[in-house]
Amino acid sequence: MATINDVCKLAGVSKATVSRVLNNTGQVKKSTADAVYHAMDTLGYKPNSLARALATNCTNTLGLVVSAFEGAYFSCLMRTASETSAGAGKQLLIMDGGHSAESEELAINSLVERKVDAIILYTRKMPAATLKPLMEKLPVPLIVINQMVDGFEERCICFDQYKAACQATEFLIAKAHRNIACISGPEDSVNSSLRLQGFKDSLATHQLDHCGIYHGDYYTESGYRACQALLNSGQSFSALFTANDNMAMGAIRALHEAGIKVPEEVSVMGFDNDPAGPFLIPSLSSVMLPVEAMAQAAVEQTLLLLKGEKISAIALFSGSLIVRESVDQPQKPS
Amino acid sequence: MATINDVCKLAGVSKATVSRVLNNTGQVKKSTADAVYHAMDTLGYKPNSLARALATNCTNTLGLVVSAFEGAYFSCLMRTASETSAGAGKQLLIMDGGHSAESEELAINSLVERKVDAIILYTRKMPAATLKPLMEKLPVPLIVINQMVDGFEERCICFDQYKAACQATEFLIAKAHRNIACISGPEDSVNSSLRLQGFKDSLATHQLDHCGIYHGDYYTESGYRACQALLNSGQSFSALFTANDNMAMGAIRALHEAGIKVPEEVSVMGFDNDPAGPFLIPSLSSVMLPVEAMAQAAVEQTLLLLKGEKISAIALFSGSLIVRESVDQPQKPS
DNA sequence: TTGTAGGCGTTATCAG
DNA sequence: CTGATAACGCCTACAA
Repeated sequence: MATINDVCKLAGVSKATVSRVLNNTGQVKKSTADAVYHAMDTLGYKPNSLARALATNCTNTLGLVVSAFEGAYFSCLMRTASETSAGAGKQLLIMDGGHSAESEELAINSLVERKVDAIILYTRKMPAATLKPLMEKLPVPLIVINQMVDGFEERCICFDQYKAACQATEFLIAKAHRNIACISGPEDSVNSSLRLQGFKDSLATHQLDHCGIYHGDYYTESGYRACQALLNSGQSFSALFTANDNMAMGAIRALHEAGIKVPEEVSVMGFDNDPAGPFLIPSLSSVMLPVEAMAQAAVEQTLLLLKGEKISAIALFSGSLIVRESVDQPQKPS
Repeated sequence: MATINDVCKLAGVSKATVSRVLNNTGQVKKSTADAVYHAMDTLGYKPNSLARALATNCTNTLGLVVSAFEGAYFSCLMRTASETSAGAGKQLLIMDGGHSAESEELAINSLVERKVDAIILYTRKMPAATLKPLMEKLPVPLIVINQMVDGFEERCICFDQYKAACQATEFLIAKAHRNIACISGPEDSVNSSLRLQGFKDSLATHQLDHCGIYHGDYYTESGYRACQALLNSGQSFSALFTANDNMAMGAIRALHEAGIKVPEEVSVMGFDNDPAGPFLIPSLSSVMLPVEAMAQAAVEQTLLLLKGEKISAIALFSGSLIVRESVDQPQKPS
């Protein structure tokens, strides 16, 4: 690999000059600049990013911590973040944050050691209390998706999970459902708790009680099992609210195997608006989260921060109800 | 951030010594080593990976190029590769190879500039002829998933797409289907061509002709549209072979909307064994690809290569048929 | 067993 | 406009 020194010699100038034309910094006579350019491409010279990073203390790399590589939700997050940062000349280093607050922190530290310029954390498990000191002490800026931290509002990108869950539940109630069960996410997940709370509060508003709450882990299989448990409990219900589309799919399968028709006998409401939703049979009603917009906002906010521009807090993102076949009115009023 | 110099001073030794205890290289008296360790953690010292990489010419980073962030297939690939390399102390830098040979090469070059130690390319579009010179000229080893390159067999991880497609088709034929249509992948995709060829050859072996071949892009929507086109063509068929599970889902939805029952009137065979398969209604028959094993093999082979150990070619991976509800015998023999 | 000094490839600060 | 020269933080002969 040709280095800057090789270019120097061939062009008959000093390293400083080569560096100048390389970075368009300072004045260089056109003729010498041309000589340098010429030397560069006869040698096929590419600047060594490591050396450059060492000298400038900037790697042009952003770190992203996700909770999983699985699922349309994170795929979209990763793709958008990757594209957005690539568009700004930054690489994206993606790490799995695993299933606990500890592993999320581990991923962050690993990114810090890799000298990324900033870290975007999609957190599922870190409470604001843990996050705050981290944001204060970390040698690089930390931008958080999915959790609001006092005093760092402009570094937090959040979705109004609670309101969205309310919307979905209200919709079921508006459809005249009175017996609604729920398959929620992990009990220690931030999102999941908010969605569950929205569900509960909406029911309470209408003086309704739930017909059972079961917890899954966001994977399809867990929705399937949870629904089986629900069915075995003997509780009767005409609608089911699930904390994501995958679990909804599992639940629908369990209902199908139990000979229960969706939506005729039981309506099912998903969450996340998985791209598979419209193609399922029945197609799945869900809540659309603007994942793309959020990912993009996160990266752009990060870039601004890095540029030293002053940034302001971003408004809570909100979802919208996507009505499809899986939700209908109950056949017989209960 | 504390540097090696700070550690020197606090421990009262030279940089060389600190470096030695840091890397367990050379002999160091226990007492001084202890002093160094002590200094290191009172300072919270972390070696600067950039400086180290610059000095050693080794970044402990592997590059992975995938064709998309979407879908269970690539999620699994990314996760497994990430975990396997992390287990060996290497970071994984993931890049999107996009939808053309050119963009795949772009991704590779970007990784080269990032000074990764080796690159694993999952290729969809690069023919062996393009790959070979690349493998010869690249300054870092290139390991390829999904394409065999003469003379570099030990750097290629392949799945027997052709045989798997044959198996799937044979299965449909064995189930007494005689009128089989196909929704294939992109025409310029390596995988896709092999799958399609397997399909055609299997039919030919049984003196059958296909009932239409349509091309999708591996996304659900395209399967849906392709199936609609197929239906509009007026061709009658009792079975449908699709090049992946997503498109199978789309096709099933299209059939459903046309009032055609799966599998009673039309059987559908998928490919990839997407984790959603067992939960669909009807559950989806498919071909399981050992993605995890392949990803692991790719990373391990890469690590061996990096260690300078001699490696030998890896046998073709093969799939296995997963029989579920979506395939049955045709109701009325045609 | 330990220290010195040079090098990895850039950038950046001075003079000139 | 251009050229020395000192960082950046670490590794590694070579000496001692």
